[in-house]
Amino acid sequence: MGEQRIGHIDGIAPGAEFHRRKQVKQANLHRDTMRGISWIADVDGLDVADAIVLHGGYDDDNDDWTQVRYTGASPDKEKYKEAGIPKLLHSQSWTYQDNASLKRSYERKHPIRVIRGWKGDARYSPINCYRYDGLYEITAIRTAVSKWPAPDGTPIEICQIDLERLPSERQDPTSVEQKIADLLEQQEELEPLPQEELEVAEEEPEEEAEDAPPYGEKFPKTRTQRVQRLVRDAAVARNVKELHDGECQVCGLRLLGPDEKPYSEGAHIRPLAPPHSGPDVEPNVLCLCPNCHVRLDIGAIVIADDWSIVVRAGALGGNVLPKLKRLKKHKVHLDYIRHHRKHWLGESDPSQE
DNA sequence: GGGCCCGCAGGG
DNA sequence: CCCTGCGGGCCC
Repeated sequence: MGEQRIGHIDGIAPGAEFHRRKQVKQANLHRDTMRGISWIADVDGLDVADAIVLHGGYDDDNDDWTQVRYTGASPDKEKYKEAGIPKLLHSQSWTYQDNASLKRSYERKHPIRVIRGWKGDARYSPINCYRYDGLYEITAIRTAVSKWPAPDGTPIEICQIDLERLPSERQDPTSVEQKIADLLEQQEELEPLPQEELEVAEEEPEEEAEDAPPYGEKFPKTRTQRVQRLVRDAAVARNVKELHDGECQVCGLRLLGPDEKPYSEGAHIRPLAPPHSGPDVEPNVLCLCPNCHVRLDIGAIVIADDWSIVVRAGALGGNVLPKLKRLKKHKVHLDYIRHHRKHWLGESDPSQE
């Protein structure tokens, strides 16, 4: 189909979501529909890895968003499943094609596209789909001993790969301007966003750069960022808002516009901006009415570990539910709730007893 | 959420 | 052809 390449795929910004592996492949993000590791021939014909999928995988994996520890591949016949998670019968080898390609990407300092699937770490997984999370570089490779020995007790060596997310300024796709415009059009065709939402999406990154030049002066860069934010909001926040059908998870209000469509906002529990630097992922986003969005952002409400809503200030005349409304399909992660609570209550947290 | 069982879509 | 794999959707 399309052209396979190392690095960004033109027109696909980090945050873009795809329903199934087939669509990930069709977007040229990953060559395969089942393997974790994707590889292509480099200029000299030798294979290098260009993408990986984080989708549950092995027990030795670890995901901390910016830092990822990945386990190499093994032939099927050398593994078995226990509690749904693959366990190895034999040590892995750096000569196995998938692992060798990762090693070569490390040596050549090639970036790796990271795609997270719905079976991955609950803190970062999208809802029933796959998300392109941008470029990572391999910072280290090593042969490690797996936490899980073989059934007969012999230790198993694995190919371990450490990756680190490239800084955000290197995540901007240097794509053709026209393709960005096309993507923008596609997104708006799917569901036209209200003007307010566009403005909100643009305001957030500008908070840090107070004396930023006027919009027109840095047109290409700003334009790219704008598309990225659009794609992210279009995918992550929209998923959450749709699942809740616009109903506020804190007060239960379902605000309707004149068009009979519910209006709600995707609120980040752990803010995106530094120093918080929370991830823009579904488990970190709540569907809130504008009022409760502000209440969350200014710490007028915090949420306890049992999901009960603690009103701290300024709630006269405003009702809140006893507990945060949650859905089976939208799993909010406690890590973000705790981060928010700790930020507003400090170390001495009475609700954590 | 785990287990099962039937897969497709490469690539040798 | 045949083999393989960080699927997928169903069941409960």
